[in-house]
Amino acid sequence: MRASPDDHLTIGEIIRRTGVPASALHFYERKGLIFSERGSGNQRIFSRHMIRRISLIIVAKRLNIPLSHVAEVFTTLPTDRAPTHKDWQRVSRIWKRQLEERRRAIETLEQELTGCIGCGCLSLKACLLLNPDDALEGRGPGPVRLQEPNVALPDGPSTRQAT
Amino acid sequence: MRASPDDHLTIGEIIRRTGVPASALHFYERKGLIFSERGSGNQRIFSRHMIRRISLIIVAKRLNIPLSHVAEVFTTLPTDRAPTHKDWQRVSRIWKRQLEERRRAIETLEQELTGCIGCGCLSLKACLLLNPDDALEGRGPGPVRLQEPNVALPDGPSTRQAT
DNA sequence: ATTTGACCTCAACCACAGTTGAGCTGATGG
DNA sequence: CCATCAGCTCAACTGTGGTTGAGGTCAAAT
Repeated sequence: MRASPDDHLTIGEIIRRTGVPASALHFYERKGLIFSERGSGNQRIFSRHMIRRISLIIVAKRLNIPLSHVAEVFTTLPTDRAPTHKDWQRVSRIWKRQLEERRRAIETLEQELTGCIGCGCLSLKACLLLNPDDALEGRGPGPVRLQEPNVALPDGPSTRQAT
Repeated sequence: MRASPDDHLTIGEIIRRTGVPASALHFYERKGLIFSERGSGNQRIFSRHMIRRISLIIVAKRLNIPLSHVAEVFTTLPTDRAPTHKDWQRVSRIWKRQLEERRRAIETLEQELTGCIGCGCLSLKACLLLNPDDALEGRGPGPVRLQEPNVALPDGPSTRQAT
């Protein structure tokens, strides 16, 4: 185990401390989420405070926040030192709002679905579930074109990753 | 506009009635979610009740239900006629439960995040957000391997796992 | 001297849910 | 007679979040 000065960590040490595999760290670096200097043999040398960024990424993953958004908020973070407590509060409040939005979207869907269970019509003209934006006002009679809008609601964790 | 008997629809008619583009319909067919016979010129000919299946797919998309799961529940649906109201109720109740699960997962995250905003430690040893399964009981001191639900040794050889 | 361990790069691949385009057939209309 | 439309197939591509493997380098240990 090669010893590094306390604020210069090899990728191996980062892996041991964070549990994030090298492939993912490489990937994050390519995406600009983290960065490193290089040592004599071209090895990555990470600043100690990079661990904080990686922690943020881990949290974002748990919250199902896409890395593109993480990259966005990372542009508002200091690059030369660890994010402060204030930084963390700012970011986490943004993420909390996103969770709230997602929860509300799900609640809305739950209500619609509950209403539709009894009905069961799945009418292409009238069903709320099939016509999210109730955009069928003022379109003449006849079949209605569906799913135009670009409502993208990020979903919760459950349905994937059957490890 | 070629007229079809009332219960045999061309893909163009399906598109007009459902709004689902041909590429998606082809895709669903490849996945076994829908099926068709073929006409003289190899065109798809859909049964009228196939529209119901497509409606189900549209609903599942809104609910962020993966197609693989839709395929699963479709195996329990009749192939020779439209799903009955009872079928719809059964399926939609399953989906409702999935929404509930997702909502609860988000609520849990919201609570953890709220707790962590004030704290802001993001400690690799103690933070709830970083250690979802609070699996750090009974470990010795020192850095803790993260995001591995059941396999974790603080100082063992590096364990590799695919998520 | 050689073998191991740690690290590097780059390319290819996974699932998901399709889209896009090329190149084809077959029926219809002017 | 030819254009155009509706449809077909198949291959390649999109974006997200990485993983896997091949092949190379460097330093330490045997």
